[in-house]
Amino acid sequence: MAQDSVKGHLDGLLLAVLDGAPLHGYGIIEALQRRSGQAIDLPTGTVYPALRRLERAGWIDGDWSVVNGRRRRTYTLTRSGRKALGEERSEWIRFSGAIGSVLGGGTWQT
Amino acid sequence: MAQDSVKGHLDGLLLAVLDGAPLHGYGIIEALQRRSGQAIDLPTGTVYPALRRLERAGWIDGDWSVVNGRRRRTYTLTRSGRKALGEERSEWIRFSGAIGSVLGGGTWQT
DNA sequence: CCCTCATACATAGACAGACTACATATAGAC
DNA sequence: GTCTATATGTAGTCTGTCTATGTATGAGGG
Repeated sequence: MAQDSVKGHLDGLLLAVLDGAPLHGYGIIEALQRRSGQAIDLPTGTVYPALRRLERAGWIDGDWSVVNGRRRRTYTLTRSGRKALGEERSEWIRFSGAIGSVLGGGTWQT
Repeated sequence: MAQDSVKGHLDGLLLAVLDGAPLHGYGIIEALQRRSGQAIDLPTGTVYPALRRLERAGWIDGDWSVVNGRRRRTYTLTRSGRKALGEERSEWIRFSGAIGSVLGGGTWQT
């Protein structure tokens, strides 16, 4: 999946993987693959700009470090980021409930 | 909701409401409101072009009629439309499962 | 009779989101 | 010395949905 796919829920996904443990961009991509059972595989061109956007929004904090000679930018969820994550979660409940009620429910006739 | 919202699942929604009973555009909008408990309220500028697209794709058939002096275009799901609906449904299962597993699951800490 | 609201369809243009393709750089394995 | 994995990033494009607008009829109120 995730060719053309996260469709409006990218921010929530990124905030969710940062909830609990800080991570750097590359690690976030791997964490998303793991957590979704390989279903979600985001390209770097999607993730890195999104992280900068979230940082500008004040939802995550980024800090440079060097590990094994490679520079990393490790992101941590801020307080307002945690709040935003809560909103993303309830937004997802509402959204998936609505779509599900139409796609799954209704005049169901196998 | 559905200000900026159906995000890639519009086709599935339209096919789903046409599954079982043929409907015209205006009726589809109302059916979506009903089925979703008012959560989904699509503007006509979103629905009508989408219906034409689905028709071009061969997923629905449109027929003009006149009811109470007003012309209507009533759409019916075709066989290949029913197949497409099936794919949209399983695509939704996979998609919502993946997003849900990341957003909801994982390191959950209230 | 006129105005407004509900019904009904439709197009043009704007906008946002995520993608593809590309660019850069180090470390370790072969 | 070349390839793969790690790691970050930008530019430009593309698609999909929205906003704004336009047309037209019927019913009901004033």
